[in-house]
Amino acid sequence: MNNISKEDYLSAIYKYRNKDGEIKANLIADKLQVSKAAVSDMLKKLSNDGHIKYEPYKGIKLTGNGEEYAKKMVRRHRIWEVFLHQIVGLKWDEVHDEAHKLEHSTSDKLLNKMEEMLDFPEFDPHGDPIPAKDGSLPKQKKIVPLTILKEGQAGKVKRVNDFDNSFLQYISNIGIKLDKEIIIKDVLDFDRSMLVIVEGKEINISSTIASNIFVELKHSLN
Amino acid sequence: MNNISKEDYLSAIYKYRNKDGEIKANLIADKLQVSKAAVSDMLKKLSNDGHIKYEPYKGIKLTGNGEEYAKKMVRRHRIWEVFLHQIVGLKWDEVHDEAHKLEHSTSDKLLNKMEEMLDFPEFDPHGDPIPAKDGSLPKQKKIVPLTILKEGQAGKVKRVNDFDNSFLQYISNIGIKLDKEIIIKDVLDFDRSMLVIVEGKEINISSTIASNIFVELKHSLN
DNA sequence: TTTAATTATTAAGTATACTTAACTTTAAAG
DNA sequence: CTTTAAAGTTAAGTATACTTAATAATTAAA
Repeated sequence: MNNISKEDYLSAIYKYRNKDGEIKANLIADKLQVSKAAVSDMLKKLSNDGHIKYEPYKGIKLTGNGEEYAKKMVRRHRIWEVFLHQIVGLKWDEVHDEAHKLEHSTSDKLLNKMEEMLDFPEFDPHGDPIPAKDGSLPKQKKIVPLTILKEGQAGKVKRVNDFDNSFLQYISNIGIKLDKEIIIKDVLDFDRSMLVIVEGKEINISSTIASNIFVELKHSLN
Repeated sequence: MNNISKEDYLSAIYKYRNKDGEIKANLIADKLQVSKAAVSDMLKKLSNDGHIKYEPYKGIKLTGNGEEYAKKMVRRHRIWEVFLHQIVGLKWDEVHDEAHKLEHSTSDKLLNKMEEMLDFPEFDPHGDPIPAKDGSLPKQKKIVPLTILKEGQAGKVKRVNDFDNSFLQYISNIGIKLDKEIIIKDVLDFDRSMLVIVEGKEINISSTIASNIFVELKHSLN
């Protein structure tokens, strides 16, 4: 039996649900690029399978079972990303799409072997946490979007959003990668764009760019 | 669009057709473990797509186009096998099933990167030739099934059939692997089983086992 | 609080890839 | 050369996962 679609829906719910663990059907349709009707259909099936708690027109939430399954898929995805980045040498803007295709066709045995090879990585190449075999997540320091920072503050890049490859390409071109330090030199009033220092170079980044970069805050420099 | 089934049919036709390039529908059904009706259905589709030349009740042959497509799939499969064997460290009886799942979800970019990493391998872990990017096949010395050999003759293992994992496990347990020398000490008349020497040890192998091992013939020892 | 906009569901239909059962064609055996 | 077995096809039906169009429920705005 082919579970690709179900797995994609569960992953999307896990990834895009809000802090209360809920998600709107609309958002799923948008993220998976399918019609709302398709989402409605699938939600019924996932509900019958016991993967989600769902009543028409009401909220959508993962059950314990669904949470477990979704985490397993996220784990597959992110271990593949690390593998493709570190072992095969793909760039961080290339790994998401490849991993997405491979994750549905990976046995537990192969996955565990890859994980061992990589020495049990805790984060993927974009800084997203990798659930362990037992479902546990690594401890993570508090991170904030770069937009929060004020003039004079500095942060260390700990995570970047991975849904747009051109964004990833762009920021790596200007020298931003995980664990790089970013110093805020100025925040322009009129469009909230930021003048930042990365690797000693001054660069202006839009607030949209900044909002997709997450840093661990350092103590203020002034 | 999902081409997994079509790709499997084309690979099977490529792999199991006879020397004239023809194959029976029955054999496809058997190898893919589907009904003959399913095969009939699919043959019509593959014919419409221009991948095979096919008239009901007549022979089945790949077209130039189908040959190219099938070779591409075989290439994917075998490069994955080498990768899983050499890089990930899976045993030769484990790689076929994993590769089969992954081959449908592999971009050209990823495949070429893996191939480069492996330094353009010419044969998979079972000794099957890997089509190059341009479709060309490596030069191969003449190989014969072990059953052909007579008492006193010796051969170097160059290929083994990969359709049964327990067979692969068995022969590697008794020390047979690619490039190993096998010396025929005796062929028993009553069941055609063979007494052979591998790594200095004497072992009796059935003629069925022997028929799935292919060797490059060495000059007779007597 | 009624209306309008948003969000979600149902209904009807499509495509793919299977199944079993019945039937047809071809090849092989007497 | 006819009968029978093997091989292949057709027909009818199933499951999955989509689509568009119409409809219903919910939420937000006037």
